[in-house]
Amino acid sequence: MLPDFNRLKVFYHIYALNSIVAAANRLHLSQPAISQQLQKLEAELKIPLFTRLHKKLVPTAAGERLFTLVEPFVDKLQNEIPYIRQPMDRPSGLLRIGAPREFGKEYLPKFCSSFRQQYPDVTFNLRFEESVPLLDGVRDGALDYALVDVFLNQGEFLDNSNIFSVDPLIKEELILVCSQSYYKKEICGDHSFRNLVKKDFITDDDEHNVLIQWFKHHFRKTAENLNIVMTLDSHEALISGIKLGMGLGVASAHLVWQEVQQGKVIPIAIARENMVCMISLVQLQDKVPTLTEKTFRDFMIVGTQKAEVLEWFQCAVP
Amino acid sequence: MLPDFNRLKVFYHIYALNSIVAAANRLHLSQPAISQQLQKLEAELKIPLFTRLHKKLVPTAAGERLFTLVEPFVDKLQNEIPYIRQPMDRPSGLLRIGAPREFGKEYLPKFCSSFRQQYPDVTFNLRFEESVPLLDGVRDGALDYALVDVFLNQGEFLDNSNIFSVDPLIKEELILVCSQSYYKKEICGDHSFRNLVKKDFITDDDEHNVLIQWFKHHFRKTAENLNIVMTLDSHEALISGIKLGMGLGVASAHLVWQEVQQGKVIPIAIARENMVCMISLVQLQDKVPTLTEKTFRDFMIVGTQKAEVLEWFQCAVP
DNA sequence: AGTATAGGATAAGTTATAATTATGCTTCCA
DNA sequence: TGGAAGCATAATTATAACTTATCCTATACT
Repeated sequence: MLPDFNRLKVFYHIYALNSIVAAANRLHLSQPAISQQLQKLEAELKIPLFTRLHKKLVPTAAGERLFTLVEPFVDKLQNEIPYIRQPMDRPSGLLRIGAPREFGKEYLPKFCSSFRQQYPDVTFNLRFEESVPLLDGVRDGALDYALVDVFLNQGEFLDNSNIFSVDPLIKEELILVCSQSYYKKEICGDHSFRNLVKKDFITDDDEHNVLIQWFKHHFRKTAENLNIVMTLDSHEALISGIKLGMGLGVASAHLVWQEVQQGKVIPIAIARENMVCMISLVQLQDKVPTLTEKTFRDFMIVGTQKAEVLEWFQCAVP
Repeated sequence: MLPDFNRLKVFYHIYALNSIVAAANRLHLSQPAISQQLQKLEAELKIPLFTRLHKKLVPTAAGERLFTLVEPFVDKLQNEIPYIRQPMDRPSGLLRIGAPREFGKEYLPKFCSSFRQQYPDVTFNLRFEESVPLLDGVRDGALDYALVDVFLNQGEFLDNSNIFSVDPLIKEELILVCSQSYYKKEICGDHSFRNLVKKDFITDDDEHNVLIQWFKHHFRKTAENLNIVMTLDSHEALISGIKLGMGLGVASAHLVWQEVQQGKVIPIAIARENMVCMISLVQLQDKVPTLTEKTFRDFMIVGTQKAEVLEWFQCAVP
């Protein structure tokens, strides 16, 4: 059973000054107050901490042992408390980042490695999942940041956006594609709304928001009751499913760029400009960011604007 | 300015359990009590320690920093407090011993060295002075033990004996001596009280208690107004003074044993048995002795009864 | 969509504790 | 011998800790 902690503070001063009167003066209290607190501490611990001589206190063995426990703590606290409000002067500690699998595997380690070259005291804990569990992680405080797709007309895809703060990083084009064989068999150049809504679709999004957004963007109509023939748990798997000819799906342009050029995957081109979303850095809005978090965020915002990084995401898709 | 220490304890439990309700349960208090104490701590420190989410607390940077300060202390205290009343299981630490110069130089280091072979964690701080300042040191708590001469009829020489506890160690004979030249000139075989009280005396005792005791012991009379021609500050110097023929003095028999045998120093032999005092180990009575102190005391009591040690102090003085 | 639950915050009131003033005791010093 | 100083103790006052009651709100469940 732990003793009263404030009495430990009183004990520290008595021991350090070897005087109840001196301790009382230092603590701006009366001598009897200090005398009584010491006695109560001794009663709690059931052992004398000092032998009382005339005008003199001699620590007992128990008193000495207690002081060895208390002194380091009080000294350290006195040194550190004045600085508790100050941010650390250099980024350090652990950052927990979540990202989608493909972004996580391909690009995020590069960013983290660069960041650590500047700030070697920072370590990372990375987690690659889809957006929804990542956002849950941020909301629950299990992640510091998540990288997720956010549509320009916010509020539709990112639920509960009022609890997150969002920093757009990278623009990403989303295109409707299918395999060459599926196109020849099912599309045949007919890119009309009426033809497309009757086809099979695959998605990596439980509520197939991306598909709905795509139709809204390109046709200004809501596509109801799309025939979702498959829901997958990752964008990677989605692209595989598309390539296998299982149906139409909305994919990130840069992720299928090679296959488009090889003609294995066919984009469904519409006159309007392609739909765009931003890969964004999401953080809990109400949480006061640490220096480390702030520095990482700034690093990512700057880092993703570099020409070589932008190249990764830019393709001349019609 | 240090915060309220009991609030640091509350903070520790909240942080460890990441819950105000759970901390309240653990501390057997109500939830509002804990909530309010945390708020008061944050007010003291002028910084939030947690970001409040619904049913969730996320530590701020300041909260994390404070926990790194508090956690080691609380953990250590919880581990150690149950044992605060237990003596240490092995003698260790510093012992501060005072002894008279000659005993200190010749014998005490031998004892300490032996003791340290058994208990290597014990260190010594030795101080060689006369009895009075040594007793002051014990009384003031500056010394743990003092080795001083104590007469068998206690209470006369050892002032304030009710505050000291005394362990007699070694019997020591005290004899009245003078130089051979002084004996031939002044004594001439006349060892009567009347002759002796008229002579010159030297002493290492400010109140010349030893001389008074010697006359009391041998003649059953109080020797008043002895002619003290010199007061010295050590027994060593006293013996030197005696050898120089400055007068009579009471000396420890074993310290002048060689000179007696050489005939340089002459003992004033009286029919009665020689006066005896005990070299005793003196400690503050009201102070609870540590294990180390107790062990040293037992060691000295046993060690001074050994045949080889007794030899140092035994001489066939008439 | 409505209800129940759970966790943190807040207010008001009660209880317990901390701190004060006054005094006593005792040793030491001038 | 009287005064000073330091620790202890008792009675009283002031303050803080803690409780009960209630509110707010997000989440989960039906």
